[in-house]
Amino acid sequence: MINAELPIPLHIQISNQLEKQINNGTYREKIPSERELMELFSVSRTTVREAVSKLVKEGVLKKIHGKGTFISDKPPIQEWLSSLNSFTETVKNMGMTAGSRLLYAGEAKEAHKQINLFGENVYTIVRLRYANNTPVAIERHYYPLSIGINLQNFDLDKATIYDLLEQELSITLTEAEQFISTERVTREDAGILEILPHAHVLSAERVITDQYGRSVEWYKGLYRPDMYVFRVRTKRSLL
Amino acid sequence: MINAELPIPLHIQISNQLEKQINNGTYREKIPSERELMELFSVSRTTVREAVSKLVKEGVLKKIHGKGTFISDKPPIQEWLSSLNSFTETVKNMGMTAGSRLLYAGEAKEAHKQINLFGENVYTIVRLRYANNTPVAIERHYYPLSIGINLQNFDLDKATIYDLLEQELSITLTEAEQFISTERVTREDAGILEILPHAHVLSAERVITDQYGRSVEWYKGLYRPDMYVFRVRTKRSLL
DNA sequence: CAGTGGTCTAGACCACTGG
DNA sequence: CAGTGGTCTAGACCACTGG
Repeated sequence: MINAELPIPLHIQISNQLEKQINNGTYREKIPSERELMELFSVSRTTVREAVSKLVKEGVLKKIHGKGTFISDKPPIQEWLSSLNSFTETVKNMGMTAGSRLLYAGEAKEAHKQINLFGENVYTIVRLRYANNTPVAIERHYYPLSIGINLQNFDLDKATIYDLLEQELSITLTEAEQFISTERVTREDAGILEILPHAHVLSAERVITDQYGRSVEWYKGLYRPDMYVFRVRTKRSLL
Repeated sequence: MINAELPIPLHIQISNQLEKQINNGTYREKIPSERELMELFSVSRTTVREAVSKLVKEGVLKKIHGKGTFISDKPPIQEWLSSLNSFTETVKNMGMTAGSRLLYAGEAKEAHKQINLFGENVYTIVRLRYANNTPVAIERHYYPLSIGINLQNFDLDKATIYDLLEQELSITLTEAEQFISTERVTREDAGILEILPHAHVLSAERVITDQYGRSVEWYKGLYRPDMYVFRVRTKRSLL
């Protein structure tokens, strides 16, 4: 329950608790009203509203004036396309636990497209990504062999590769061009993602360049559409 | 200045005013503290904080505990609805001819989700979009009836609706939030798009709001993945 | 009409930053 | 230390939804 003695703010404790209750089915379509939550947690309405708006911001809940606060049926993980976020960051931002399983790491002999792009041999890393122990995405990263060799020394099962590139290898990632589409998965990938054979997934393909305009990474991710959507916010400046 | 008599909430008025002052250089690196803003606008701290957090959420401002609230270095410059919105422009940029066929325009009786969002009856426009005479997308626009009635007078078969809204109806579109995913089409939509029944398409769903935070449009587009992909260019801000 | 979220006030104490 | 944002209380009135 909620504990005012803990150093964790009440509204964070409440929003975590609500999220758990939504995930385990305590609340289905709708959560209790703000006044009811005040009673339940013995806090003020401000605190309740702060907890709820965190979940609204994350896309978990949706308020309707005069009716109540409802659980949204959107896929639980939403990636913001306005910034270069890693899978790990994205999943953590949604309040879930990010996991990873290394499927392959080594030279990629048949990656002609990537060999062409980099102008040298290619090192590839393939990982299955989890959110709260559910498989969500297969990510295939391709690097020039000269970079890939240096990545080998790290624990690729857990690492955030972009952190390794930037902090350990001193490569500054500056730009990415990304293409988003949908495709049918191979039978093999379907098995790994625990979805039906020939199901469709969201795909994101991108090339990342460093500050000198050199191609550093070629990436392709396949995402389960029931678990992951891309989210873009555009804004026109006033004036 | 701020006017409590207006039907626009104070925190919205304040956040608009702050944004203008940031854009015209009244504030450079830093905005006044929350206590100072209380004085300036004669409102409570809650109201100030609500106004400020809207701008933080949008990436305009950044708070640092114990130091103050700072203007973000590079306001994310995002091309307004360029690749996202104007289908016509996107297709023309690819060197193809954009076309359009009006499938339906009129009141939408069953659009419960949209009626809920707008709080009034709903007008809908459905168009099939072509590139070089190949059907590429079905776009469904939903508007509050009060706006939709005014759209009726124009040639919806050809018009760029966003131009009509802004130039003819004087509505200022300021924000859009878009979700990109994939789904299976209905048999009917498959026929219209000239693809196999139950094929998968790319989908984009968005809500556009005006300067007062009112929802102006609810949109859903279904795109043939063999003809259309989403392309996003991201730059990492160099902290 | 009772119930909902939306807005707002006027306080209070805490945790953090810098001189 | 004075000043900052972070958290929280206990109220109030409004606007909207549905029966």
